[in-house]
Amino acid sequence: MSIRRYYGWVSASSVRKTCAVAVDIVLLTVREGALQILLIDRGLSPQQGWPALPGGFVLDEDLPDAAERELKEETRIDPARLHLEQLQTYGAPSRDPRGRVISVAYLALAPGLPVPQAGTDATNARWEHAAAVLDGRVTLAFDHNAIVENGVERARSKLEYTTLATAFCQEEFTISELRRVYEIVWSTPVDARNFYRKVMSANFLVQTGRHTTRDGGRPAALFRLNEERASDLLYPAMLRPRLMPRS
Amino acid sequence: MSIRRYYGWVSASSVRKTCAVAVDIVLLTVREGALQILLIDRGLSPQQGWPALPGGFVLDEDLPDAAERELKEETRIDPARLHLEQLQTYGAPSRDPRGRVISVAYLALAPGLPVPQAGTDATNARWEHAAAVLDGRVTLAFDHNAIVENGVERARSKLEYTTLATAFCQEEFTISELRRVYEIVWSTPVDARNFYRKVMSANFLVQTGRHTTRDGGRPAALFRLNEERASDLLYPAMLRPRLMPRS
DNA sequence: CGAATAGTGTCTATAAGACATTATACT
DNA sequence: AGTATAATGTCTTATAGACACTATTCG
Repeated sequence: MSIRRYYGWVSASSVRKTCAVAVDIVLLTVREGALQILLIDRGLSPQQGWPALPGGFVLDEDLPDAAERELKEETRIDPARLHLEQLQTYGAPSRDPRGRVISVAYLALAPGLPVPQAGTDATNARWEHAAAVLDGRVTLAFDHNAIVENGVERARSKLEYTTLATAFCQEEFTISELRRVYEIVWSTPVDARNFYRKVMSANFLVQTGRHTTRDGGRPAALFRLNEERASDLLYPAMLRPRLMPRS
Repeated sequence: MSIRRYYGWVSASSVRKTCAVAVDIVLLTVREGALQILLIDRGLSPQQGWPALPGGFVLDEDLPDAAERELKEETRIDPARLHLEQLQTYGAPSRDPRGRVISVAYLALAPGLPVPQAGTDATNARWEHAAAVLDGRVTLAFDHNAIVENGVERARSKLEYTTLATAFCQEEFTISELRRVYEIVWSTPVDARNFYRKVMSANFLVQTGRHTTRDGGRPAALFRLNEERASDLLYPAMLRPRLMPRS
């Protein structure tokens, strides 16, 4: 019990604790009208055969680089149009049966993606409905269910006050498509007319001039994210409907 | 380059990377009418003599426990009335000159505290104005300036939509004292009368029945946090004044 | 034409923000 | 009385939310 001085391990390396450090990625996308999450099936013990989050150990690289590398290795997903942000770090001593593993969780958002190809390591990657993980119909390895809960809640709340919903859309999108992202991620209906007015007044989209009829009906104007405002907070925020505003 | 399978290191431990894992704590308090942060002076190389965040290496314990233990060891601060939440994890390979150190940063908030006693390791701990760290008048060791920036911004934004401001107050406090917390943390004036109305309608305080005249003038009612709502989101939120609402 | 979706307008309730006024202590 | 702070009230403007209506395509 002599590890007193901060960073004092040059002369006290006997008590310095060392851990394996991993990244785990909650990759969310909106596909087939639902919020879906990328899962892999664990090929090795422990928890062999269980579904889990993609991820792996950190090499001699920065943490976000490790997350991108693992995604690419396991699913061949192109990290170019990928929003990536750090979620939380999980380090309970008992979270991995083999010993101390610190896991830095990342949240990744992507526009609708196809079924992932097997990665270079032939891991079986697939899309699963996020709802199935959240309500326990699908049980993941380790503490990954809790990580998913955290990630989905982060995505839900960031739709309120950032431009993050556009990360689920293609480069160009209609207001309706953006609204459907909100509805699907929040799993609550959103009034199309009020949404239109609010998203316009929040002023973070720019019109491309093009139109599309891919959703049927009257041609819809196509928009893209105003990159200059991409990191701004939305004002006013797009608050999700709150049940029982005040008790 | 054969670390392919996730958690596959039982049979491939030769490529498994291991890191030192530390916690660093951004402990904020409101003292003497200012937002202040707890700093220590590094006693050992590297960066000997530089101010830094309190913290240290993680032992065989969970991460929040490590943060509490380090705070207690270095400053004898009682973690009882302490809000502690995880901030972010910093893991750039070059952030520590001696090698790979992953640091899990924590944000701690406490009501006004006295000058810290030297801890068991005789580290010189002291309060510094957070503003001096933010604007670069005080340069910290490693990447600690960036961590402080992150921590202060987290505190500022959480005052908006959570009950966190009460973590800076004593058990019982007046509306004016709570308002002064908002003003100091946001460093912006807040209209006393509108604040009063909003905090009442947000409905997260309970009146204790007692009154105080410690601030002079008419006796003020004392309140405490309604514990049942402590983890709720504030509705409506206490938004800080935004300059230039919309460009 | 009807069906479908895009986009605009209108009304009401609530909340934000500016600011006046009254209340109750202390010296 | 005078001063200081607490607490309440009033008015204006902005935003949220409900919902009617018009516009433009397709088949």
